[in-house]
Amino acid sequence: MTVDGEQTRGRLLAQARDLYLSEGLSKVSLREVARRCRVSPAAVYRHFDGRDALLREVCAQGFRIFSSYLMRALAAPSPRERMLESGRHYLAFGTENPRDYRIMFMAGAEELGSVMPSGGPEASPTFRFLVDRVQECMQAKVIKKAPPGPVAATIWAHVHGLVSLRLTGQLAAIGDDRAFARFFAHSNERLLEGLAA
Amino acid sequence: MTVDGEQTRGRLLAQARDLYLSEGLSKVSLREVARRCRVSPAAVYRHFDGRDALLREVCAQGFRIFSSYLMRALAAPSPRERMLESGRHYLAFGTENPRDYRIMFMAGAEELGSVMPSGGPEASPTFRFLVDRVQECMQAKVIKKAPPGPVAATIWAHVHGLVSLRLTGQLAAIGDDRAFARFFAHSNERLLEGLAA
DNA sequence: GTCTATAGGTGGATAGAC
DNA sequence: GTCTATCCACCTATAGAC
Repeated sequence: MTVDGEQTRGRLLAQARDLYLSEGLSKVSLREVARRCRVSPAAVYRHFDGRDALLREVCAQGFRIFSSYLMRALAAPSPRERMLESGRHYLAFGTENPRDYRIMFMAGAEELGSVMPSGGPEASPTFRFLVDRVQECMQAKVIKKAPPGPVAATIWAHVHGLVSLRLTGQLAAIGDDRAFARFFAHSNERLLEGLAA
Repeated sequence: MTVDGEQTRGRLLAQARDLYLSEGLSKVSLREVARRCRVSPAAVYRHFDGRDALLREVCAQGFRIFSSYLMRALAAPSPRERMLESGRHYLAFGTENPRDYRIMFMAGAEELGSVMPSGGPEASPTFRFLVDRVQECMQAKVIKKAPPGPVAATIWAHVHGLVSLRLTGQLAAIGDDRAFARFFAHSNERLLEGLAA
């Protein structure tokens, strides 16, 4: 691989990602990406195995970004704060990267075709991360002791429900993003207190 | 319109709905629907204004079905039971009509293009229905008095989160549909009790 | 590594005969 | 109301020259 080759590959990836972010995954075609990079459609095959391979790399970036959001929550000083911070950053990821959020958490097997890197059952890193936060909170007696899996599922469903209904526009009545973030935080704290009793 | 014309229209609609249920909205093409009805692609235009108009009618059925599920909950005798029954039927709709659920609650503006019948902000019948249940529960002192809108949003987010994560396969670890329904009911009751305190 | 040329597929929509 | 014939757009992918 020459230096030029790597650069073209990077440009293809960047343009594909741009196109995906602005128009959606279905609009990302080899031809359009090639057009934007001013190369022929055939040239793309020198760098990727085909359209699906290109899309896989485009989506993989989303997973890395998500991971970086969640990790920030670990800086908080207490289990309870780490849990609430996780929610805050989860929401931030969703509102700042709606396209990625959709692909990762709102898309089904069919739309994804061959894009998803996911493994078998309970390979979900999100769920495992959350189970850790729940166990931490139980040890610190922030929430009542119980099987951590179902409790984590309840918490995840709550935050995912808020984020996804927001992204589809169905909670527009709550107001702008700032107002929604306040409501989101309040709703989370209320749920956490409910789990303590 | 002759009787034969109506019959063909009905067959087109039925085949389009079948195709949609088995393969997804994106696979519903005029040509394929025509093929299945053994008419020419051009014939479809005698009955519908084009592909989008056909899809709109296909999706409209989903909304009617959803409405029928929710209405069943009103037969329950108390506000608390009506609320919990609403959740049960909401889950039932989602698991029994996953395609429709996706279109109605998990799809964004782009995928839908021109399919959605939705109006402006807070035209959501689901939300209004739920606000009614919440107000009822507050009057009966089943949950603490508070602005009903945000409380309804919290409850909706919770049930939608559970249903949608289930549909995307991300809560597969909980078990089969029966096990999930039990967990769902338990999670709802816990949330409701949290809102009482 | 990039190109041109091409094969072969999907689809929506329309004109005009019957 | 239905047909055939057509036009146009879009796409993935490959072969072979340079």
